[in-house]
Amino acid sequence: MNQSGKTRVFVVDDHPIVRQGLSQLIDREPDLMVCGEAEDARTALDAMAPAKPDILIVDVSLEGPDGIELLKTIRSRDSKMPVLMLSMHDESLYAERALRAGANGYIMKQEATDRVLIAIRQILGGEVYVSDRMAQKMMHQFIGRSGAAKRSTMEELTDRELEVFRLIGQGHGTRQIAEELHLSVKTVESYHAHIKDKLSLKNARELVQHAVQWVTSQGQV
Amino acid sequence: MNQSGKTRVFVVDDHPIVRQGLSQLIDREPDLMVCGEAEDARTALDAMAPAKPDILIVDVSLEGPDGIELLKTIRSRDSKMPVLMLSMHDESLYAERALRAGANGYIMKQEATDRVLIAIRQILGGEVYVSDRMAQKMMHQFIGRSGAAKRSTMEELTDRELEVFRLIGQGHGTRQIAEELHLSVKTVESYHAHIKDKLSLKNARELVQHAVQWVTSQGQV
DNA sequence: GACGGTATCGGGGAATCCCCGATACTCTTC
DNA sequence: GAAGAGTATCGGGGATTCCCCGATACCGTC
Repeated sequence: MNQSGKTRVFVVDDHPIVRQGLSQLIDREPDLMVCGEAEDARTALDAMAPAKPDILIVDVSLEGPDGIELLKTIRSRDSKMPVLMLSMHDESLYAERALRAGANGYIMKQEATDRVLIAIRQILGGEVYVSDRMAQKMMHQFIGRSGAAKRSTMEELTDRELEVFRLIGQGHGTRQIAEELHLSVKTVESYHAHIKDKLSLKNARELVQHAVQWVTSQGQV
Repeated sequence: MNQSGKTRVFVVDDHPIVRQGLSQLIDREPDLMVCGEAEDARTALDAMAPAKPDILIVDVSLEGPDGIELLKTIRSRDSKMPVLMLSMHDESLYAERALRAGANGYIMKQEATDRVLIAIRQILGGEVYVSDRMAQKMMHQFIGRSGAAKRSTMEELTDRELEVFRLIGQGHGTRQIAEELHLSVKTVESYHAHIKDKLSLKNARELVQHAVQWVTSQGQV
């Protein structure tokens, strides 16, 4: 821990109100404190080191590079930093990706505030946190079809592909996405093609159509 | 106001963490206090009356009936209750609907927390609150057509343009549309450009995005 | 019969789409 | 531990679309 004896929590979320809520919640605890905040991936990477956090709370859907991407970058630098992923959707789609990318826990904003504290403590204790419902869901998937089985098309998408898919659904252009993710236009085009292929769409319009519908259904616009 | 002299705020949001953030933010102000919370429309309608709020903050995307529905119900009972709509969407799509349904303001979760306080005070002062960017956008489409019958942007579209718009929203490509309507590709491109212009969209992706959202909202897919 | 709105089409350069790749790196797997 | 599968990244190049400039023709109104 540190001098003050408190566990230091660093929060990454693009909604100031949510950061406010988490800060208040955490600082109210005698053994926890917020040591810093960030609203996007880049800011987080800069501000994290000096803040010396013991645990991170990261929202999955950030502007630009998303939470999963941030998590991967963090993992490449510090393989042991505990990370709790926060999300507004319950899609096991994201939970699975987050855990696969090395998250120590996944929790939804719909959950009661005390669950966040439970998750933090559970992760600090070396365990992995997921909601009961999520755990149940993932078990089912695991046991349901051990070997080869049909993943729900959407799940066939790579993390990177899903990220691009989301940005397309938000109406961003190819060049714009390339800049936001610091990639070559060619690379974005490549993901574009892969997505179109995996979702069996016959042209770019259909791709945008499905992306918009998915993003809207996720309430991410 | 009331005995305590504080303005009473009632919060409706399905994310406990967001409610926590708003509560903390509001209770910190000397002249404001949270008089109650709810996580969905039904709970809100039950808990509201006894809480005697001076203003409501309502999230647009709730479980079950959404914030707009709730707002309409509230308006049918109390036409003067000040309501600030809160959303994670920045699309004027929702802002317009909210204001049309009788909201006194619309603010996004991406905005700084102090903007929420500004919005509350502005609404209590009898004004309408929208973000500068949003206001700018709405001004554009309002001033474009003189005050009297401010056609809902959508209505500015020509029959032919609307037809193309619908097909775009259904994921059809330019060439495909040209064939379906027995037109030259150039003509379809022309409508495409006119639509983009009339709806103040900055690229083709945004056009498709709006077309898909419109078509979906019309249940025409 | 001048004017504004609509419908239709074109030229031409920039951007994209969409097919072919390639390289590198990380896993699993045998 | 070598081979293979999967992922991430980028390029070439032609077809298509995007997006800015037009143009012509029709049809109303005033």
